[in-house]
Amino acid sequence: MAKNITPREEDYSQWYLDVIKAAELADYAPVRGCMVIRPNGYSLWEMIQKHFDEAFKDTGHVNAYFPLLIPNSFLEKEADHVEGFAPECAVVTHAGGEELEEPLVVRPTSETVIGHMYSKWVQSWRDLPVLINQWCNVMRWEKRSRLFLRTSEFLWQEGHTAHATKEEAMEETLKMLEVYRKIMEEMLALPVITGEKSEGERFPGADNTFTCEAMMTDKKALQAGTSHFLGQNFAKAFDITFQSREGVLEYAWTTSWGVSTRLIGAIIMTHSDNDGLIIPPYVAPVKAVILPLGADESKLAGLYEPKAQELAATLNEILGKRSVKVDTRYHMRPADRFFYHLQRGIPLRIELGEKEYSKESVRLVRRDTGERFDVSWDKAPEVVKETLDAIQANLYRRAKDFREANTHYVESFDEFKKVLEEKGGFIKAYFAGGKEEERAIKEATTATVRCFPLDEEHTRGKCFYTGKEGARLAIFAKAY
RNA sequence: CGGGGCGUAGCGCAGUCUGGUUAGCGCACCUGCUUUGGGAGCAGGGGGUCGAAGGUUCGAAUCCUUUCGCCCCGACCA
Repeated sequence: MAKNITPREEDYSQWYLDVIKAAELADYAPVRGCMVIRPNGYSLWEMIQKHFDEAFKDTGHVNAYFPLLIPNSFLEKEADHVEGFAPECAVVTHAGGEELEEPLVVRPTSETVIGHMYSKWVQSWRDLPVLINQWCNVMRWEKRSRLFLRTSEFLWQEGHTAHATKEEAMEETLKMLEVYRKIMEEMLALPVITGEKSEGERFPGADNTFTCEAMMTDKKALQAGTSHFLGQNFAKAFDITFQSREGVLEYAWTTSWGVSTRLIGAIIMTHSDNDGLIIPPYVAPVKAVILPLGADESKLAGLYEPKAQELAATLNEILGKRSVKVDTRYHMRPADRFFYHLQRGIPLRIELGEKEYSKESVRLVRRDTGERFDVSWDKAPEVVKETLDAIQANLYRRAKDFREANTHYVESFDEFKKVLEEKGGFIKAYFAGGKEEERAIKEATTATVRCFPLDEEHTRGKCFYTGKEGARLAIFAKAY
């Protein structure tokens, strides 16, 4: 048992922080609410980025970069947007030793600057669609921060697209939601429920927001990514107009969608255990580490290590450059080296000592299950790959089973409160309420509507709260 | 912004109430020896002026005033 990690059952949020610390993912910065993403955390982010970036490009998007600073007046052009974001904006009032004529806002999101630029770039229906993404940092001065889940500054990706028709924009919104789902599930091993946000949970300025909701191992919900259908709100605010085929001047239809470093928090709270971090193999910067073991230095240097290097080279060809490392820190005792990699979440440990060498084998130890078994040198590359696939599949399956075991259906508010208190987790219920009812439920229970799942889009029933017929199926939960 | 906790060595803390020798302890770190397949043992060693400013006093980590910051819990949010 790890001696530097608070057990999850004892104090979940302390456990979370301990895991981050032990794995050296991040550290507190000198500025309140800000974090330093350390190499272990950043390389994980790079892996996540890589998968999403590929998918964005595969769906026809291109990357660009817009500035960090936004004129204050831009924020004010869209009423809901300013209302939603103004309270959490950091504002630059001085520069170059002088007070600025107009304060500059550090972007909390870039719809406004991008809208401004799109209005210059879009003239004709031939200029559409515009499909741009940017990887950047944003700043939201939240009252309360939590490493990776909510920091004043965070890294993310924001896609911003403009289209000629409403249908096409809606199609884009849902397409990107699906891209998110696919990568979260297949690469990050995060089972998510995709759905539509309720009125009260929408992005400020959007007509409609769609989300990927995941369940953490404390049974709370985490919004892992969102895709917004912005209608013509920003097009009207920023005058993004184009002349149609028919020669009529029309407003464009826009979308925006984002995932952030919060996904690292999701990975931690979905897969890790009391020994520390567990990284799904497909996003693990280091997928396996080979440890030459033994007290005999001449054998280490002369036999085990060369064999380990040779195996690493073969594996790197199959799994991708730098995905397998050889740990040659012989000044550390084996147990210390085991724990080192255990806490950093390396999916697979490969041991090569005297016992293995004499049998021309290596020992594999899975991070997810602790299971260990030997495999011969000639079979090792194949088996390592298979095992990594198996770990990936197991992490996903485990998380999904957990979510399903902790999802309950209710038909009345009394039942809702009872289930929430006694069991927690996700609650499925037909719901026909609006903003007012959402708020009342939240005040009474702290649970919120996470989404109306898309795969239940056509089911209808009697609202558990208002009793109205024809209500949509919703998922409620306490959320991060 | 409300509630709670806390700033003393890299980290975690004791010492503060009841001012008084060179400010301690554990982990980490450095050196050596012995160990080495799930967090080693012994020996030696380096490192802090006690968040900051002001005050009281012969004397302040300790008392007083002011101030800055951080963490946790809540309301707000990716």
